[in-house]
Amino acid sequence: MTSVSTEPRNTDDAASTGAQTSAPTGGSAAQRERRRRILDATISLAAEGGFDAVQMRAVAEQAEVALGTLYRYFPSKIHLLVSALAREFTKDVDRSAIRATPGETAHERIMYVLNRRTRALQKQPKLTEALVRAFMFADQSVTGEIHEVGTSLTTVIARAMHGTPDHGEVTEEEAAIIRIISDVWLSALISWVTGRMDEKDVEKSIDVAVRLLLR
Amino acid sequence: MTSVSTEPRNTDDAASTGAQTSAPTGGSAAQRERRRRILDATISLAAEGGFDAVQMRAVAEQAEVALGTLYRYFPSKIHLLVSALAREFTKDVDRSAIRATPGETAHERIMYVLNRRTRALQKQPKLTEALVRAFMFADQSVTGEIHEVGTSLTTVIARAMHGTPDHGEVTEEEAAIIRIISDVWLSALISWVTGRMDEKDVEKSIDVAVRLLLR
DNA sequence: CCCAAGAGTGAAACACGTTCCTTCGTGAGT
DNA sequence: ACTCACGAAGGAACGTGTTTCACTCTTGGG
Repeated sequence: MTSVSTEPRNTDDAASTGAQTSAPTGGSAAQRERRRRILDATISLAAEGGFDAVQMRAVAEQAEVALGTLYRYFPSKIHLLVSALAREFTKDVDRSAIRATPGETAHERIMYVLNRRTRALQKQPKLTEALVRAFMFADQSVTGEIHEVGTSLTTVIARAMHGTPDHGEVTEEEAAIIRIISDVWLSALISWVTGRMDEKDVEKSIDVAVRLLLR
Repeated sequence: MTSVSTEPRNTDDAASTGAQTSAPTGGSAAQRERRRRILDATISLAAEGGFDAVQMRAVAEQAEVALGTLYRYFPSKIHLLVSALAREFTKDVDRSAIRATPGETAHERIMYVLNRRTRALQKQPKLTEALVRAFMFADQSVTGEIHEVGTSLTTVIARAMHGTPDHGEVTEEEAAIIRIISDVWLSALISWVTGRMDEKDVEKSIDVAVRLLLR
Protein backbone atom coordinates (compact mmCIF):
# COMPACT_ATOMS: atom_id res chain seq x y z
CA MET A 1 0.00 0.00 0.00
CA THR A 2 2.90 2.23 0.65
CA SER A 3 4.53 3.13 -2.63
CA VAL A 4 1.65 3.67 -4.95
CA SER A 5 3.15 5.95 -7.51
CA THR A 6 6.60 4.44 -7.71
CA GLU A 7 6.57 1.10 -9.40
CA PRO A 8 9.72 0.19 -11.23
CA ARG A 9 9.77 -3.55 -11.57
CA ASN A 10 7.59 -5.51 -13.92
CA THR A 11 7.12 -3.35 -16.95
CA ASP A 12 4.12 -5.45 -17.73
CA ASP A 13 4.73 -5.68 -21.43
CA ALA A 14 3.40 -9.19 -21.48
CA ALA A 15 6.13 -9.95 -23.98
CA SER A 16 8.93 -9.45 -21.48
CA THR A 17 9.30 -12.31 -19.07
CA GLY A 18 6.45 -14.65 -18.38
CA ALA A 19 3.62 -15.28 -15.96
CA GLN A 20 3.31 -11.69 -14.92
CA THR A 21 0.48 -9.80 -13.33
CA SER A 22 -1.83 -9.40 -16.25
CA ALA A 23 -0.98 -12.58 -18.07
CA PRO A 24 -3.26 -15.32 -16.81
CA THR A 25 -2.30 -17.56 -19.69
CA GLY A 26 1.42 -17.25 -20.39
CA GLY A 27 4.21 -19.19 -18.75
CA SER A 28 4.90 -22.83 -18.16
CA ALA A 29 2.39 -25.25 -16.74
CA ALA A 30 4.12 -25.07 -13.39
CA GLN A 31 3.77 -21.31 -13.45
CA ARG A 32 0.11 -21.33 -14.31
CA GLU A 33 -0.33 -23.82 -11.55
CA ARG A 34 1.46 -21.58 -9.05
CA ARG A 35 -0.58 -18.64 -10.17
CA ARG A 36 -3.75 -20.61 -9.66
CA ARG A 37 -2.68 -21.72 -6.18
CA ILE A 38 -1.90 -18.14 -5.26
CA LEU A 39 -5.26 -16.85 -6.41
CA ASP A 40 -7.04 -19.74 -4.71
CA ALA A 41 -5.28 -18.96 -1.46
CA THR A 42 -6.19 -15.30 -1.85
CA ILE A 43 -9.85 -16.03 -2.38
CA SER A 44 -9.89 -18.50 0.46
CA LEU A 45 -8.27 -16.15 2.95
CA ALA A 46 -10.40 -13.24 1.82
CA ALA A 47 -13.55 -15.31 2.16
CA GLU A 48 -12.65 -16.16 5.73
CA GLY A 49 -11.39 -12.89 7.07
CA GLY A 50 -11.76 -10.14 4.51
CA PHE A 51 -9.19 -7.65 3.36
CA ASP A 52 -7.10 -7.69 6.50
CA ALA A 53 -6.85 -11.46 6.49
CA VAL A 54 -5.27 -11.49 3.07
CA GLN A 55 -1.76 -11.14 4.40
CA MET A 56 1.00 -11.64 1.93
CA ARG A 57 2.88 -14.02 4.18
CA ALA A 58 -0.26 -16.05 4.76
CA VAL A 59 -1.07 -16.18 1.06
CA ALA A 60 2.44 -17.32 0.29
CA GLU A 61 2.30 -20.00 2.92
CA GLN A 62 -1.10 -21.31 1.92
CA ALA A 63 -0.18 -21.29 -1.76
CA GLU A 64 3.09 -22.99 -0.90
CA VAL A 65 5.28 -20.44 -2.58
CA ALA A 66 7.90 -18.17 -1.11
CA LEU A 67 7.06 -14.60 -0.31
CA GLY A 68 9.49 -13.45 -2.98
CA THR A 69 7.73 -15.61 -5.53
CA LEU A 70 4.38 -14.21 -4.59
CA TYR A 71 5.72 -10.74 -5.23
CA ARG A 72 7.17 -11.87 -8.52
CA TYR A 73 3.71 -12.89 -9.65
CA PHE A 74 1.78 -10.00 -8.14
CA PRO A 75 3.64 -6.81 -7.40
CA SER A 76 1.31 -5.79 -4.59
CA LYS A 77 -1.54 -6.90 -2.44
CA ILE A 78 -3.84 -4.75 -4.49
CA HIS A 79 -2.78 -6.36 -7.74
CA LEU A 80 -3.29 -9.69 -6.14
CA LEU A 81 -6.80 -8.97 -4.97
CA VAL A 82 -7.88 -7.23 -8.14
CA SER A 83 -6.56 -10.13 -10.19
CA ALA A 84 -8.53 -12.49 -8.02
CA LEU A 85 -11.62 -10.38 -8.56
CA ALA A 86 -11.00 -10.35 -12.29
CA ARG A 87 -10.74 -14.11 -12.35
CA GLU A 88 -14.01 -14.56 -10.51
CA PHE A 89 -15.79 -12.07 -12.71
CA THR A 90 -14.52 -13.70 -15.84
CA LYS A 91 -15.99 -16.99 -14.71
CA ASP A 92 -19.34 -15.26 -14.41
CA VAL A 93 -19.13 -13.85 -17.89
CA ASP A 94 -18.43 -17.26 -19.31
CA ARG A 95 -21.47 -18.61 -17.57
CA SER A 96 -23.69 -15.80 -18.79
CA ALA A 97 -22.76 -16.57 -22.38
CA ILE A 98 -24.39 -19.96 -22.20
CA ARG A 99 -28.05 -19.07 -22.31
CA ALA A 100 -30.39 -16.13 -22.70
CA THR A 101 -31.25 -14.12 -19.62
CA PRO A 102 -34.78 -14.62 -18.27
CA GLY A 103 -37.11 -11.63 -18.11
CA GLU A 104 -39.65 -9.90 -20.32
CA THR A 105 -38.20 -6.42 -20.41
CA ALA A 106 -34.69 -5.06 -20.46
CA HIS A 107 -35.33 -3.71 -16.99
CA GLU A 108 -36.26 -7.13 -15.68
CA ARG A 109 -33.34 -8.82 -17.33
CA ILE A 110 -30.81 -6.31 -16.10
CA MET A 111 -32.16 -6.51 -12.59
CA TYR A 112 -32.02 -10.25 -12.86
CA VAL A 113 -28.34 -10.43 -13.67
CA LEU A 114 -27.31 -7.67 -11.31
CA ASN A 115 -29.32 -9.02 -8.43
CA ARG A 116 -28.01 -12.46 -9.00
CA ARG A 117 -24.50 -11.18 -8.92
CA THR A 118 -25.19 -8.94 -5.97
CA ARG A 119 -26.61 -11.79 -3.97
CA ALA A 120 -23.69 -13.98 -4.84
CA LEU A 121 -21.40 -11.31 -3.48
CA GLN A 122 -23.51 -10.83 -0.40
CA LYS A 123 -23.30 -14.49 0.40
CA GLN A 124 -19.58 -13.94 0.91
CA PRO A 125 -19.44 -10.60 2.64
CA LYS A 126 -15.84 -10.92 3.72
CA LEU A 127 -14.69 -11.83 0.27
CA THR A 128 -16.63 -9.00 -1.24
CA GLU A 129 -15.24 -6.57 1.26
CA ALA A 130 -11.73 -7.57 0.35
CA LEU A 131 -12.30 -7.37 -3.38
CA VAL A 132 -14.21 -4.10 -3.36
CA ARG A 133 -11.64 -2.48 -1.11
CA ALA A 134 -8.87 -3.57 -3.40
CA PHE A 135 -10.75 -2.36 -6.42
CA MET A 136 -11.23 1.03 -4.83
CA PHE A 137 -7.67 1.34 -3.79
CA ALA A 138 -6.19 0.33 -7.08
CA ASP A 139 -4.08 2.90 -8.84
CA GLN A 140 -2.87 3.31 -12.36
CA SER A 141 -0.63 0.27 -12.27
CA VAL A 142 -3.69 -1.93 -11.97
CA THR A 143 -5.50 -0.44 -14.94
CA GLY A 144 -5.24 -3.64 -16.93
CA GLU A 145 -6.93 -5.85 -14.38
CA ILE A 146 -9.56 -3.25 -13.65
CA HIS A 147 -10.39 -2.83 -17.27
CA GLU A 148 -10.90 -6.55 -17.45
CA VAL A 149 -13.41 -6.36 -14.62
CA GLY A 150 -15.18 -3.42 -16.19
CA THR A 151 -15.41 -5.11 -19.54
CA SER A 152 -16.91 -8.27 -18.20
CA LEU A 153 -19.50 -6.34 -16.25
CA THR A 154 -20.38 -4.31 -19.33
CA THR A 155 -20.67 -7.42 -21.40
CA VAL A 156 -23.00 -9.06 -18.96
CA ILE A 157 -25.26 -6.03 -18.72
CA ALA A 158 -25.29 -5.55 -22.48
CA ARG A 159 -26.36 -9.14 -22.94
CA ALA A 160 -29.10 -8.71 -20.39
CA MET A 161 -30.25 -5.53 -22.06
CA HIS A 162 -30.74 -7.26 -25.36
CA GLY A 163 -31.83 -10.51 -23.87
CA THR A 164 -29.57 -12.57 -26.07
CA PRO A 165 -26.18 -14.12 -25.44
CA ASP A 166 -24.72 -12.61 -28.59
CA HIS A 167 -23.35 -9.15 -28.13
CA GLY A 168 -24.87 -7.49 -31.21
CA GLU A 169 -24.62 -3.76 -31.65
CA VAL A 170 -24.45 -1.52 -28.62
CA THR A 171 -25.31 2.09 -29.38
CA GLU A 172 -23.48 5.01 -27.85
CA GLU A 173 -26.46 5.73 -25.65
CA GLU A 174 -26.74 2.17 -24.49
CA ALA A 175 -23.08 2.13 -23.64
CA ALA A 176 -23.54 5.31 -21.61
CA ILE A 177 -26.47 3.82 -19.78
CA ILE A 178 -24.52 0.71 -18.99
CA ARG A 179 -21.68 2.74 -17.61
CA ILE A 180 -24.01 4.63 -15.35
CA ILE A 181 -25.62 1.46 -14.13
CA SER A 182 -22.19 0.07 -13.39
CA ASP A 183 -21.33 3.20 -11.47
CA VAL A 184 -24.45 2.97 -9.39
CA TRP A 185 -23.87 -0.68 -8.77
CA LEU A 186 -20.33 -0.04 -7.67
CA SER A 187 -21.35 2.80 -5.37
CA ALA A 188 -24.05 0.69 -3.84
CA LEU A 189 -21.62 -2.11 -3.33
CA ILE A 190 -19.22 0.23 -1.62
CA SER A 191 -21.97 1.46 0.64
CA TRP A 192 -22.95 -2.06 1.44
CA VAL A 193 -19.41 -3.19 2.12
CA THR A 194 -18.80 -0.27 4.40
CA GLY A 195 -22.04 -0.87 6.23
CA ARG A 196 -23.90 2.18 5.05
CA MET A 197 -26.53 0.26 3.09
CA ASP A 198 -28.19 -3.09 3.56
CA GLU A 199 -29.08 -5.68 0.93
CA LYS A 200 -32.46 -4.17 0.24
CA ASP A 201 -31.02 -0.72 -0.25
CA VAL A 202 -28.58 -2.00 -2.80
CA GLU A 203 -31.27 -3.68 -4.83
CA LYS A 204 -33.56 -0.72 -4.61
CA SER A 205 -30.97 1.82 -5.63
CA ILE A 206 -30.07 -0.18 -8.71
CA ASP A 207 -33.71 -0.71 -9.54
CA VAL A 208 -34.38 3.00 -9.41
CA ALA A 209 -31.38 3.75 -11.56
CA VAL A 210 -32.34 1.24 -14.18
CA ARG A 211 -35.90 2.49 -14.23
CA LEU A 212 -34.85 6.11 -14.63
CA LEU A 213 -32.35 5.28 -17.31
CA LEU A 214 -34.45 2.97 -19.44
CA ARG A 215 -37.62 4.97 -19.56
CA MET B 1 -5.78 0.12 8.38
CA THR B 2 -5.23 -3.09 10.18
CA SER B 3 -7.98 -3.56 12.71
CA VAL B 4 -11.05 -2.38 10.93
CA SER B 5 -13.73 -4.19 12.81
CA THR B 6 -12.32 -4.07 16.30
CA GLU B 7 -12.47 -0.60 17.66
CA PRO B 8 -12.90 -0.44 21.41
CA ARG B 9 -11.68 2.95 22.47
CA ASN B 10 -13.64 6.08 21.89
CA THR B 11 -17.25 5.04 22.15
CA ASP B 12 -18.06 8.23 20.32
CA ASP B 13 -21.08 9.05 22.41
CA ALA B 14 -20.18 12.71 22.21
CA ALA B 15 -21.33 12.94 25.80
CA SER B 16 -18.43 10.86 27.07
CA THR B 17 -15.19 12.76 27.02
CA GLY B 18 -14.69 15.68 24.73
CA ALA B 19 -13.26 16.68 21.38
CA GLN B 20 -13.74 13.30 19.77
CA THR B 21 -13.77 12.26 16.17
CA SER B 22 -17.15 13.49 15.12
CA ALA B 23 -17.39 16.49 17.40
CA PRO B 24 -15.96 19.46 15.56
CA THR B 25 -17.39 21.82 18.12
CA GLY B 26 -17.04 20.34 21.60
CA GLY B 27 -14.06 20.60 23.93
CA SER B 28 -12.03 23.42 25.28
CA ALA B 29 -10.63 26.18 23.16
CA ALA B 30 -7.22 24.54 23.30
CA GLN B 31 -8.74 21.32 22.06
CA ARG B 32 -10.56 22.93 19.16
CA GLU B 33 -7.34 24.64 18.34
CA ARG B 34 -5.45 21.36 18.35
CA ARG B 35 -8.08 19.78 16.20
CA ARG B 36 -7.83 22.60 13.74
CA ARG B 37 -4.06 22.35 13.62
CA ILE B 38 -4.28 18.63 12.99
CA LEU B 39 -6.72 19.01 10.13
CA ASP B 40 -4.67 21.84 8.65
CA ALA B 41 -1.57 19.69 8.76
CA THR B 42 -3.47 16.85 7.15
CA ILE B 43 -4.69 18.97 4.28
CA SER B 44 -1.30 20.49 3.82
CA LEU B 45 0.52 17.17 3.71
CA ALA B 46 -2.12 15.63 1.49
CA ALA B 47 -1.94 18.56 -0.90
CA GLU B 48 1.79 18.11 -1.23
CA GLY B 49 2.17 14.39 -1.47
CA GLY B 50 -1.20 12.67 -1.52
CA PHE B 51 -2.40 9.77 0.55
CA ASP B 52 0.99 8.27 1.21
CA ALA B 53 2.42 11.55 2.41
CA VAL B 54 -0.19 11.84 5.11
CA GLN B 55 1.83 9.90 7.61
CA MET B 56 0.60 9.96 11.13
CA ARG B 57 4.00 10.85 12.54
CA ALA B 58 4.33 13.68 10.04
CA VAL B 59 0.86 14.99 10.78
CA ALA B 60 1.56 14.90 14.50
CA GLU B 61 4.83 16.71 14.04
CA GLN B 62 3.47 19.39 11.76
CA ALA B 63 0.45 19.94 13.99
CA GLU B 64 2.74 20.05 16.99
CA VAL B 65 0.93 17.36 18.90
CA ALA B 66 2.15 14.00 20.10
CA LEU B 67 1.37 10.91 18.10
CA GLY B 68 -0.76 9.64 20.96
CA THR B 69 -2.71 12.85 20.98
CA LEU B 70 -3.35 12.61 17.28
CA TYR B 71 -4.79 9.16 17.83
CA ARG B 72 -6.91 10.46 20.64
CA TYR B 73 -8.51 12.93 18.30
CA PHE B 74 -8.75 10.70 15.25
CA PRO B 75 -8.71 6.96 15.79
CA SER B 76 -7.22 6.20 12.39
CA LYS B 77 -5.69 7.74 9.33
CA ILE B 78 -8.94 7.15 7.51
CA HIS B 79 -10.97 9.00 10.11
CA LEU B 80 -8.48 11.79 9.91
CA LEU B 81 -8.69 12.14 6.15
CA VAL B 82 -12.42 11.76 5.94
CA SER B 83 -12.84 14.37 8.65
CA ALA B 84 -10.62 16.69 6.67
CA LEU B 85 -12.70 16.02 3.58
CA ALA B 86 -15.86 16.70 5.51
CA ARG B 87 -14.52 20.01 6.72
CA GLU B 88 -13.60 21.15 3.22
CA PHE B 89 -16.92 20.06 1.79
CA THR B 90 -18.83 21.84 4.47
CA LYS B 91 -17.07 25.05 3.56
CA ASP B 92 -18.26 24.58 -0.01
CA VAL B 93 -21.83 24.10 1.03
CA ASP B 94 -21.75 27.25 3.04
CA ARG B 95 -20.51 29.13 0.01
CA SER B 96 -23.17 27.68 -2.26
CA ALA B 97 -25.91 28.95 0.00
CA ILE B 98 -25.02 32.52 -0.68
CA ARG B 99 -26.38 33.06 -4.14
CA ALA B 100 -28.41 31.36 -6.84
CA THR B 101 -26.60 29.09 -9.24
CA PRO B 102 -26.12 30.44 -12.77
CA GLY B 103 -27.62 28.53 -15.69
CA GLU B 104 -30.87 28.42 -17.63
CA THR B 105 -31.79 24.79 -17.16
CA ALA B 106 -31.39 22.34 -14.33
CA HIS B 107 -28.92 20.49 -16.49
CA GLU B 108 -26.77 23.57 -16.95
CA ARG B 109 -26.92 24.49 -13.31
CA ILE B 110 -26.02 21.01 -12.10
CA MET B 111 -23.15 20.81 -14.53
CA TYR B 112 -22.07 24.20 -13.35
CA VAL B 113 -21.77 23.26 -9.72
CA LEU B 114 -20.34 19.84 -10.33
CA ASN B 115 -17.80 21.05 -12.83
CA ARG B 116 -16.79 23.83 -10.58
CA ARG B 117 -16.25 21.43 -7.77
CA THR B 118 -14.54 18.93 -10.01
CA ARG B 119 -12.13 21.52 -11.31
CA ALA B 120 -11.39 22.69 -7.81
CA LEU B 121 -10.50 19.14 -6.90
CA GLN B 122 -8.45 18.69 -10.02
CA LYS B 123 -6.39 21.71 -9.21
CA GLN B 124 -5.16 19.81 -6.18
CA PRO B 125 -4.77 16.31 -7.52
CA LYS B 126 -2.70 15.05 -4.63
CA LEU B 127 -5.14 16.30 -2.08
CA THR B 128 -8.02 14.82 -3.99
CA GLU B 129 -6.29 11.51 -4.30
CA ALA B 130 -5.79 11.38 -0.58
CA LEU B 131 -9.34 12.32 0.24
CA VAL B 132 -11.00 10.06 -2.30
CA ARG B 133 -8.87 7.13 -1.24
CA ALA B 134 -9.79 7.68 2.35
CA PHE B 135 -13.44 8.01 1.48
CA MET B 136 -13.33 4.74 -0.37
CA PHE B 137 -11.55 2.92 2.33
CA ALA B 138 -13.72 4.12 5.12
CA ASP B 139 -15.62 1.50 7.03
CA GLN B 140 -18.62 1.57 9.30
CA SER B 141 -16.85 3.50 12.03
CA VAL B 142 -16.64 6.50 9.74
CA THR B 143 -20.31 6.52 8.80
CA GLY B 144 -20.91 9.80 10.55
CA GLU B 145 -18.31 11.77 8.68
CA ILE B 146 -19.25 10.19 5.39
CA HIS B 147 -22.88 10.97 5.84
CA GLU B 148 -21.90 14.54 6.39
CA VAL B 149 -20.10 14.58 3.06
CA GLY B 150 -22.99 12.90 1.27
CA THR B 151 -25.49 15.32 2.70
CA SER B 152 -23.59 18.39 1.67
CA LEU B 153 -23.18 17.09 -1.85
CA THR B 154 -26.88 16.31 -2.05
CA THR B 155 -27.74 19.75 -0.78
CA VAL B 156 -25.57 21.44 -3.34
CA ILE B 157 -27.02 19.44 -6.22
CA ALA B 158 -30.57 19.95 -5.04
CA ARG B 159 -30.02 23.69 -4.91
CA ALA B 160 -28.59 23.65 -8.41
CA MET B 161 -31.49 21.60 -9.66
CA HIS B 162 -34.00 24.15 -8.46
CA GLY B 163 -31.78 27.09 -9.16
CA THR B 164 -32.46 28.70 -5.81
CA PRO B 165 -30.48 28.73 -2.59
CA ASP B 166 -33.49 27.67 -0.56
CA HIS B 167 -33.90 23.94 -0.32
CA GLY B 168 -37.65 23.75 -1.07
CA GLU B 169 -39.30 20.42 -1.65
CA VAL B 170 -37.31 17.58 -3.13
CA THR B 171 -39.47 14.82 -4.55
CA GLU B 172 -38.65 11.16 -4.20
CA GLU B 173 -37.70 11.01 -7.83
CA GLU B 174 -35.48 14.04 -7.60
CA ALA B 175 -33.74 12.57 -4.61
CA ALA B 176 -33.16 9.38 -6.54
CA ILE B 177 -31.74 11.28 -9.47
CA ILE B 178 -29.45 13.21 -7.20
CA ARG B 179 -28.18 10.03 -5.66
CA ILE B 180 -27.40 8.58 -9.04
CA ILE B 181 -25.61 11.70 -10.13
CA SER B 182 -23.57 11.57 -6.97
CA ASP B 183 -22.71 7.97 -7.67
CA VAL B 184 -21.58 8.75 -11.17
CA TRP B 185 -19.59 11.69 -9.93
CA LEU B 186 -17.92 9.58 -7.30
CA SER B 187 -17.10 6.82 -9.76
CA ALA B 188 -15.68 9.30 -12.21
CA LEU B 189 -13.63 10.85 -9.49
CA ILE B 190 -12.26 7.47 -8.54
CA SER B 191 -11.38 6.77 -12.13
CA TRP B 192 -9.70 10.11 -12.41
CA VAL B 193 -7.78 9.75 -9.18
CA THR B 194 -6.57 6.33 -10.17
CA GLY B 195 -5.55 7.56 -13.58
CA ARG B 196 -8.14 5.74 -15.62
CA MET B 197 -9.94 8.88 -16.81
CA ASP B 198 -8.78 12.37 -17.64
CA GLU B 199 -10.49 15.66 -16.82
CA LYS B 200 -12.51 15.64 -20.01
CA ASP B 201 -13.77 12.13 -19.42
CA VAL B 202 -14.98 13.06 -15.96
CA GLU B 203 -16.93 16.02 -17.25
CA LYS B 204 -18.37 14.08 -20.13
CA SER B 205 -19.48 11.14 -18.07
CA ILE B 206 -21.32 13.39 -15.66
CA ASP B 207 -22.84 15.35 -18.48
CA VAL B 208 -24.18 12.21 -20.09
CA ALA B 209 -25.59 11.00 -16.81
CA VAL B 210 -27.33 14.28 -16.10
CA ARG B 211 -28.75 14.40 -19.60
CA LEU B 212 -30.08 10.87 -19.42
CA LEU B 213 -31.56 11.40 -16.00
CA LEU B 214 -33.21 14.75 -16.54
CA ARG B 215 -34.84 14.10 -19.90
C1' DC C 1 25.98 -34.47 -19.90
C1' DC C 2 27.01 -29.63 -18.61
C1' DC C 3 26.26 -24.91 -18.08
C1' DA C 4 24.26 -20.31 -17.95
C1' DA C 5 20.12 -17.92 -16.98
C1' DG C 6 16.05 -17.43 -15.05
C1' DA C 7 12.82 -18.84 -11.22
C1' DG C 8 12.06 -19.93 -6.66
C1' DT C 9 13.45 -19.81 -1.70
C1' DG C 10 14.07 -17.98 2.86
C1' DA C 11 15.36 -14.69 5.91
C1' DA C 12 16.42 -10.24 7.21
C1' DA C 13 15.47 -5.50 6.98
C1' DC C 14 12.63 -1.41 6.29
C1' DA C 15 8.48 1.67 6.47
C1' DC C 16 4.50 3.18 8.41
C1' DG C 17 -0.05 2.55 10.84
C1' DT C 18 -1.27 1.51 15.30
C1' DT C 19 -0.91 0.36 20.26
C1' DC C 20 0.84 0.89 24.78
C1' DC C 21 3.21 2.62 28.62
C1' DT C 22 5.21 5.96 31.52
C1' DT C 23 5.74 10.65 32.90
C1' DC C 24 4.42 15.54 32.94
C1' DG C 25 1.48 19.73 33.24
C1' DT C 26 -2.67 21.93 34.33
C1' DG C 27 -7.09 23.34 35.89
C1' DA C 28 -11.10 22.33 39.05
C1' DG C 29 -12.54 21.43 43.41
C1' DT C 30 -11.15 21.58 48.38
C1' DA D 1 -1.75 26.30 48.20
C1' DC D 2 -2.77 21.06 47.65
C1' DT D 3 -4.33 17.28 45.37
C1' DC D 4 -6.41 14.65 42.02
C1' DA D 5 -8.05 13.41 37.54
C1' DC D 6 -7.13 13.67 32.98
C1' DG D 7 -5.37 15.13 28.73
C1' DA D 8 -0.95 15.49 26.45
C1' DA D 9 3.79 14.31 25.57
C1' DG D 10 7.27 11.25 24.13
C1' DG D 11 8.79 7.22 22.60
C1' DA D 12 9.22 2.16 22.47
C1' DA D 13 7.25 -1.70 20.41
C1' DC D 14 4.36 -4.53 17.33
C1' DG D 15 2.20 -6.09 12.87
C1' DT D 16 2.11 -6.32 8.20
C1' DG D 17 3.15 -4.73 3.31
C1' DT D 18 7.22 -4.38 0.67
C1' DT D 19 12.16 -4.72 -0.63
C1' DT D 20 16.55 -6.85 -0.83
C1' DC D 21 19.89 -10.29 -1.17
C1' DA D 22 22.45 -14.39 -1.19
C1' DC D 23 21.61 -18.90 -2.26
C1' DT D 24 19.57 -23.09 -4.60
C1' DC D 25 16.92 -25.39 -8.04
C1' DT D 26 15.14 -26.14 -12.79
C1' DT D 27 15.43 -26.09 -17.42
C1' DG D 28 16.53 -25.64 -22.16
C1' DG D 29 20.35 -25.22 -25.53
C1' DG D 30 25.00 -26.73 -26.73
